[in-house]
Amino acid sequence: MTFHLYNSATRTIVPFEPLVPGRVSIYHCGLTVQSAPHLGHIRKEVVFDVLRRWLTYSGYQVTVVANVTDIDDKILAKSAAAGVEWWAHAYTFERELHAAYAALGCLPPTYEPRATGHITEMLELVQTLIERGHAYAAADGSGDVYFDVRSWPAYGQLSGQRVDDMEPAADADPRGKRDPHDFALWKGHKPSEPVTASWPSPWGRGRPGWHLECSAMAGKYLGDQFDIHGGGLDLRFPHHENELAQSSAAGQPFAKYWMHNAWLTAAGEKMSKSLGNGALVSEVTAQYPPRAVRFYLAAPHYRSHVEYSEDSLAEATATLARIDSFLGRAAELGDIPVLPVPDAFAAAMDDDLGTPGAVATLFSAIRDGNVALEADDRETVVRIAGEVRGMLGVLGLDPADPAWASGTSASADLRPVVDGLVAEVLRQRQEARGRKDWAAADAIRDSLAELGLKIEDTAKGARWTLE
RNA sequence: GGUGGAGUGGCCGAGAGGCGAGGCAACGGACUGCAAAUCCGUGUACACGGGUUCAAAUCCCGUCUCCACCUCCA
Repeated sequence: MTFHLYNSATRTIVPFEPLVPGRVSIYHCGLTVQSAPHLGHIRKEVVFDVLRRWLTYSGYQVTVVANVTDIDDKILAKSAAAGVEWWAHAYTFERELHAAYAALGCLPPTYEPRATGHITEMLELVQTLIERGHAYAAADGSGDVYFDVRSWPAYGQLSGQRVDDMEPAADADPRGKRDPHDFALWKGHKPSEPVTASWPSPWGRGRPGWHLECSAMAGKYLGDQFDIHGGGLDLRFPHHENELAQSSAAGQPFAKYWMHNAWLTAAGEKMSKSLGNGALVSEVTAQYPPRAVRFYLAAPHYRSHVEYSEDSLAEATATLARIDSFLGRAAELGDIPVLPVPDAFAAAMDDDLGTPGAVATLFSAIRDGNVALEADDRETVVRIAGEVRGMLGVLGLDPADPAWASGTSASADLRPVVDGLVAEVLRQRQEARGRKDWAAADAIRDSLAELGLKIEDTAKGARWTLE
């Protein structure tokens, strides 16, 4: 079976056929670095990270482009309010975004272009659209340039809407637009905004509109046509619709497939910056193991809305412990290789990134592995553990991945010391048990538990793990 | 007004006409000095009302509730 995906442009699941055999090009809209990323933002990163890992595992050479929007209305407003330069504000939150990627084990994009670094490409695109009769400079002398939606009959194709059915006068202030639904390609510089936030253009100084950025950068790094364009469902309209209109009106076929992830909800409502109900990635990962957070985000289907709650994260933490407990015990039997994933796992992933089914396969493997562990069937344990590592790797959850390396080299140096100390204490406990002094044995176990060491008695003696 | 999505057992979360995905929690059992971990077992779930069918959570009709997009939003 080959990879199938839900193309949200046609609302059907279709076989994936890359433009160039063996290669996949993906563009997904990065963030506007106006504030710290919350869990909803990072869900998209996790979704597309899993997609990328699966396609890579499937043998494709994958190129991922995710932009950074480092200039926009909110960045200007917030930086002005904070009394810092707009670019200082943008860089601050770009770093936070990168920290969030890293915290959740998301591979960095192949290319991560900043909008402000591609003004030239954007101006060229605007020029092309004007020449083709799909864009015009505003008549009010504002220096704005708008896309003429009435000149492009296909406008609305991506989101299944007709311009005539859209809410009229959504934009109360027409500002020199021919139609209220026309959107800004280029925004003329306003005296209230810093001059540094504007660039020269044939229409006067100004800055790019949000939609234009993605079209220009996708074209530059992936060409006139590429395989998959992704992003959050809320970007489908207007952002992606506008991108599609711009690029196709400029003569570029643009994305072959569109993939949109659903959002994270909190108390039933979409987590968003404007509602202020977003749980920041930095806060959540301080409270729960980052791998558990990633598991929580990666396990549900990407097109399902996922309800956020602290209970869910606690549950994911417990679930992950079950996985790690198996791998930990298996590792005591020898080195665990990374093996190919079971067929059922591959089939689930090939079916529109069916992570729920894939995770179910993972757990049935773990059950089988635990049975083999009880039976002392070393060969089977190592094989299954290897498959489990393979599956976890695709999901970006392999505990051996350096992304999850915790602690410093200093604590790594301390590991043998701790091992030795705990072994000594456990020896004393074993002596107590030998003379059936259960009170003393339990007291030792309790005091170790207080230090965060979990003791389990097995047929081969006590083993310990860090809580 | 237009466009779309959702309502599943204590909870999370799959599935989309026919043997109850999976996880968390709970309960019973095995193992254990006791635990822990693990395994085995235990649930008469599909918003509501009709209908189609041998068979409906799944299809059809109607109703209710919730969410989202059409303005910046992953």
